[in-house]
Amino acid sequence: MTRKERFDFIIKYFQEHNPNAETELLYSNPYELLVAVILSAQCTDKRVNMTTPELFRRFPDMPSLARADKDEVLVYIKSISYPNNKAKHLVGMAQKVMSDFGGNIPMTVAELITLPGVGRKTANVITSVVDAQPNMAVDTHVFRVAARIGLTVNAKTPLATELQLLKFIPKDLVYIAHHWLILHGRYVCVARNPKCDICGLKPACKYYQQHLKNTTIADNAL
DNA sequence: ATCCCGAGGG
DNA sequence: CCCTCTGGAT
Repeated sequence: MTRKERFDFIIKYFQEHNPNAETELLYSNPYELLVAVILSAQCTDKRVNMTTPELFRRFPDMPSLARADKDEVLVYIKSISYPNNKAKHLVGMAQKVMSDFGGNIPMTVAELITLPGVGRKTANVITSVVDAQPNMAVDTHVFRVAARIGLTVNAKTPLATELQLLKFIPKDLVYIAHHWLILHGRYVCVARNPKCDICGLKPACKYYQQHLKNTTIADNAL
């Protein structure tokens, strides 16, 4: 099966089984989304969602976050990965949005990545979700799942994965395909012991074809 | 011990 | 390219 055939199968499967895939991060406006995505680096969305409601109550918009003391921000995000870095990044990000962009979140990848704490992955998420730009954010799930299924070949970096995926995902499906791969990686194609037994992508999966097709359930359980 | 919607710095 | 940051869940 070629990559194109794999993706056609996968699109059809997800369109039937998860036609409304979207982020699980809690947010109600672009400001909150940007903060939540910055916080989500190397941390589960579930954990981020435990802290953001109170954080957003205390710092409800970009100006209030720009004025914040990073040590106070730290108190709210203490249970998240890399809290010191992220507290510094959040305040620095807000200050730069205020000073360099008039308080408006810039909506190009090139501008977004100039903000503290915002790299290519976060910039792709924001431009895709907020502005419907056909940008593919590659996180740990997208990277792993794409490689495992066979949507990418020899992609050693997130950027390589991004470019390979964009070659055959139709522009109008980039947004939802990103979320399909994330959610599949989170709940089925997990990093350790992927749940191939409940996975509907088996017919199109390179990993399954190569590693599990000819082994028994009992073998897999060992 | 490994993983979670990475980013910054050397 | 490498390293560091750094808490909670499995």
